[in-house]
Amino acid sequence: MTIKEVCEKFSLTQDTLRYYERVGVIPEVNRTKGGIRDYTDEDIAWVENAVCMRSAGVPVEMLIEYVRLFREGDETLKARRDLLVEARVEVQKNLDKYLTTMERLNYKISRYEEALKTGVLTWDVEDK
Amino acid sequence: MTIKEVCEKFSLTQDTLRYYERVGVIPEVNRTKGGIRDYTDEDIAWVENAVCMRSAGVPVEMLIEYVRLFREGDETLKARRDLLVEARVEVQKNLDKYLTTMERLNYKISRYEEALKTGVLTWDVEDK
DNA sequence: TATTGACTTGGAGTGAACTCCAGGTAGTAT
DNA sequence: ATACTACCTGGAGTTCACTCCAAGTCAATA
Repeated sequence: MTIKEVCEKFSLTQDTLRYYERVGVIPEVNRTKGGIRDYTDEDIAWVENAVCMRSAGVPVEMLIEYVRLFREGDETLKARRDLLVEARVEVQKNLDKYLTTMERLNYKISRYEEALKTGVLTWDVEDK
Repeated sequence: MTIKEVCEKFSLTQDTLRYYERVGVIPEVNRTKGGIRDYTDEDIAWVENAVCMRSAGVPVEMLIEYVRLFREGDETLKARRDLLVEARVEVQKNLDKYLTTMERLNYKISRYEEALKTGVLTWDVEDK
């Protein structure tokens, strides 16, 4: 699979894909004899993983560390598990914040809907 | 309330609070005769709102726009509602991504726990 | 009143994560 | 063989959201 196809598949730019490889967010991608990237299923699995993790705010640095450990083999199993658990803690924290914010937004919006119907906007002090 | 107290209350730095005010993420804060910030309950409500929204990734630019509209008065009710709805769409999108990532992390971690017990790590192609 | 420590401003600097660019090569169609 | 397009690299530039700094002011204490 060419870089063009992969970046379309995941809605990334080619620059981002090359950047991920360059810094080690994904391992080095398979190439043709000419040196052109030819993504294997495994390469694509790494990209998919990176995209998923990044979309939840897992830092690039953490993904690099995971790939680094992965390449060291089985003796890093525990270290990788610990890294994933650490990532999960962070993602869960953010998830909680997003839920809180959704509640606030829902409340605010309901107040605005009310105001747009009645012409009266009633606020508690804390609703800005 | 002094800037020190407010930034402790919300775990922000003084620089961040001043920055928020400067760029308009919150309206101008009440001051003493000497020019020192003295946050009223209303100022604090704005800070709380900003912190909540920012923690869910709502862009600074959007908060600035909201404050700008707010100060224009009742004729911007609809515009503010629309802005909040727009923010909610984005937050919900991210929320979904975070949930997806949590599932992936849970799955990966369970695989690692398994591997650490049995000594065997079994991957599908897509689990990296 | 002098010192001390917290506060003020405008503006420059930083870190993370891309994003863009110039100059060059690969591969395909004519 | 030539043109043309897609891809390559190293490195510089950009954006966002802070974060830091220098030089000055305020306010409480000795």
